[in-house]
Amino acid sequence: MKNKSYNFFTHLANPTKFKIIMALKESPLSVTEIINTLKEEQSKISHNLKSLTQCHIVEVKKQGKKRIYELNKDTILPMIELVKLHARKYCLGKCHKD
Amino acid sequence: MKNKSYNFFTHLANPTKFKIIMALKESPLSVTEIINTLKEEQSKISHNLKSLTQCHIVEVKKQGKKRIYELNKDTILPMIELVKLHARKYCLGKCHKD
DNA sequence: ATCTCATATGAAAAATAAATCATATAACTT
DNA sequence: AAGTTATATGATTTATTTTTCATATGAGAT
Repeated sequence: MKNKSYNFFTHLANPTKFKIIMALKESPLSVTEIINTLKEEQSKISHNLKSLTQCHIVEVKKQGKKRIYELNKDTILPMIELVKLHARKYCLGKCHKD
Repeated sequence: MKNKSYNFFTHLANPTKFKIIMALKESPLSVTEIINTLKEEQSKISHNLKSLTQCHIVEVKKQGKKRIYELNKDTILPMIELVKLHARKYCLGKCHKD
């Protein structure tokens, strides 16, 4: 294997990270807003945001004591659309894991 | 979350499955050929092929006692291209997990 | 029918990833 | 500078995935 492209997918393969991505698809959000939207624990969200940021799936900007997270729509949005297409065409709306 | 799209990505997020996909990118292969190409254990490959098949990332056809696995290029190929693009643009060729 | 080759399967073990909990840091407020 | 809000971090626990190993099945050859 040339590169570790599969690492990239570990983010999208995770329910929590995926939910975060879906939330940020609508608009940029602060950590607190993400927590409230998803009703998940603070440190859980922070940990997940960290790895998403490191892989440039999301980007952060500081705003006072808040941190606003924004989706990298350029590549992530088409990616999500592609799975939807795959699911529609080949999995009749859902794709089973096992 | 409406659908379980993230399940789809679990396949691409796995090094063994990813290697299989990369091998099948070139041409359809029998299980034995995949084993020889990747130098991996038989049952390991079989298990991995099973879930890839169930998610329609690959398709099988029987040929005597062999089973030929083929990549579903329609959706998987563009998917791989998108990660490459992402890596080039945002990760300088590689995308770290942590 | 038996043998061999090709592949699949199930259960247990091993590896990996994710969540949790306690605590730390950073910036603003008073 | 002490308090408070917002977020991050590290270590441990917990959960999930993957591999392994032994065995089963299926198809063609003898």
